[in-house]
Amino acid sequence: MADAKPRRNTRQRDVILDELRKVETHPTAAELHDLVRGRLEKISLGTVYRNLELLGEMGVVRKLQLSGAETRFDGNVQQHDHVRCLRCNRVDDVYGAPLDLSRAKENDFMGYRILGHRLEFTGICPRCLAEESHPEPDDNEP
Amino acid sequence: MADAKPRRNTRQRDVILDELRKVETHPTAAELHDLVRGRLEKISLGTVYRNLELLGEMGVVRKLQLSGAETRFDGNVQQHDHVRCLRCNRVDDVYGAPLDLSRAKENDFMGYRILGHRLEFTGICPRCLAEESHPEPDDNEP
DNA sequence: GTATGTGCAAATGGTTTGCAGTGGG
DNA sequence: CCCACTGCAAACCATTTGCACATAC
Repeated sequence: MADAKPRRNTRQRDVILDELRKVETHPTAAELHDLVRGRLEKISLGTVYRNLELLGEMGVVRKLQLSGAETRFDGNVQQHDHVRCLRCNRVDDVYGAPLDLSRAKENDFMGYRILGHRLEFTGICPRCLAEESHPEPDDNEP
Repeated sequence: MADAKPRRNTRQRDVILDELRKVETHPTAAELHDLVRGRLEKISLGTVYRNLELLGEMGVVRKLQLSGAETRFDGNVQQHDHVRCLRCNRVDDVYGAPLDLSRAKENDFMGYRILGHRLEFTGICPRCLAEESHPEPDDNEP
């Protein structure tokens, strides 16, 4: 349909994408800004947001919008889902979730034409489970 | 585990829950505030937020946090998922989505203990599909 | 040369919170 | 009575945007 807009290659855009691809932590824009500043000291947070938006449109980056206030970004655009730890908020990848989409794409739900989905599991990550089993003295959990 | 905190029955809380249960539109806090003001003119938006939070903790209301900026609220706490229309942003319920959770709950993903999930489909709703097929002259869609 | 991209700072918009007063139990 | 709850307004915080300058092409 709509043609892609003209785009210039900027150092900022390159570095943002490169740093995002280096990590597996699904960083927020602010976290990624910190990472990128290691290489481009003067880059602004606004630029990080603008480029993440562009890279998203270009299909090179995925905007996550999981639960929690801030949007997270994923440099891995392969089809996969996520698990979030309810204790420490870490987000990991999940491949091969037991979701049968064939039915969804063929038979529309509620008359909708289904185009995509977002699936997020929630639970407790292995390291938090381990901590739980040998309770440490005087921890600060309200 | 943790005991439920002492809670008072207030008119505001009653009306908020009642109005939320009356609609099937998954309203935002602001939308619900408008609805509730029909009955309690002076109620503040802050009170709506505080009560939705409380009702959520009480398990009587579900906070949705689907894609999009604002949190939506659902008075239906039965297990079900959602579809969002990418055109008009309306949100409908989906029952019996093809997600096999038995496996997820037994075998942990990535060592996680899975406790829940959030599933949102995206697509085009029937009424937007209909509009698409007979394109109206000079509509305002950027 | 020109329009896209950038840095900066101010604006936005959803949500939260501090405070003094209200009212449920 | 006491303390949870309320209205109000200010504070918060992630994200967006206006502007003047820089730079990719």
